[in-house]
Amino acid sequence: MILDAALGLASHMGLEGLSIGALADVTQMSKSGVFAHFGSREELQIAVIREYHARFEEEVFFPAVSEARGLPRLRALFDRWVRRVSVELDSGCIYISGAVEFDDRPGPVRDALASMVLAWQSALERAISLSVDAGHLRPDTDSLQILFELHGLILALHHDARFLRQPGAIDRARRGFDRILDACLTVDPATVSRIAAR
Amino acid sequence: MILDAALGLASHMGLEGLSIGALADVTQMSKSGVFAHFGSREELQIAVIREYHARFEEEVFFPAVSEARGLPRLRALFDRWVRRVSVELDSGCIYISGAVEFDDRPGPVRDALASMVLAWQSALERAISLSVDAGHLRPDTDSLQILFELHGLILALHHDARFLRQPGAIDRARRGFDRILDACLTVDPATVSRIAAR
DNA sequence: TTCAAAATAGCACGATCGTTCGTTCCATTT
DNA sequence: AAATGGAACGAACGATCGTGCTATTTTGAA
Repeated sequence: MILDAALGLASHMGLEGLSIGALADVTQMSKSGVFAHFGSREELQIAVIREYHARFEEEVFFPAVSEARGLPRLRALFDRWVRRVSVELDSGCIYISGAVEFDDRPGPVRDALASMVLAWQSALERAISLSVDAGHLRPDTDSLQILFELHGLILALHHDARFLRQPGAIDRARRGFDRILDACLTVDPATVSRIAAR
Repeated sequence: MILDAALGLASHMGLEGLSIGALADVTQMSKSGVFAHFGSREELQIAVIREYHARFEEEVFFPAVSEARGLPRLRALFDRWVRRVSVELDSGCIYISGAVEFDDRPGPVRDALASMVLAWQSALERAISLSVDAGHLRPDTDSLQILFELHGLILALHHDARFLRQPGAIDRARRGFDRILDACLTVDPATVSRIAAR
């Protein structure tokens, strides 16, 4: 229950804005009662990151890996990623806000955050590579470049939708996804029909 | 001199992390001496944003508008933008960090930040539209979509280079730029030769 | 040289921060 | 019935925060 409230607070104020006093207010507990569960503010922040990671896996990663290998799975991953970032329009993505807050603040919090982000990125990169292996994308596809550009779309979506409050950012992200992958699609008709035949 | 120090501080700790006490330490002044120049912390933050905007214009916008209208100017804008974000590898882009910090914190600071960002985005959109008018890009080019994707490249660059400390992010951003615009280039040979003839 | 204005310093305030300590309460186990 | 353990509490700590006030110093023009 405390972690749930902490996640909500951190989503709005950022990991740095998350204070034990405010958390105590929200949970109707005493500061020391909250504090005892974590031992330090840093540990609280790390616990929040871990909890966010668990939920992110639950909502984005796990449901998508049940899709067929290759483009379907990649599309599902991106689609759920988009939804996660845009559903959080009033709750904020901790991966994104945390990256900005801790980009030149070394320490355990930054390390925890970075390891989670890297895990997610490598999972995505694997999905892209699998799309190449499956013949959906051209063999000379630079999967790390695709990853970089897809990530950019999500960051731009987060920026425009959340900070600038511009409607239509979701569509722009989706269209960006299509444009990026269209350029890498296998043009070999045999391959296309082989995929379609499945 | 105070503003210069404030900019340096805000680049590292963010606009929220910028405190008058720390600013007094850096400038070797008393807290009240610093404080008197701005009247409030909010005004200090806004002054920092304005100063950052002025320098951004000076280093990115003004030099680029002396380039020829169309693709050359657009490329110059993006190139200087990339350099600004990556040169700031140990100083942070206030537009980006501020957007995350104030994305759900209404007030004058957010308004000031948003107006500067919007001004820059519309300047960039104008450069894209001019590339269409000049015949460098296809007439059906969605300039706002291009703007969205270029912005994403910058954000991904900032994330990977600054937070993840990954080398090569600059190249990825540049290659993304080429890929995005290549898809919009006019393929009409007459147009191409007309451009080349200038 | 004088004098008003601006800049800076000193000091104190209420608030909030993370953290520590001792205590109380309650459930579980001995 | 006694002992143990965990959870929460209230109070207090030193520090820092932004922000007022009031001197004092510095500056620039008359």
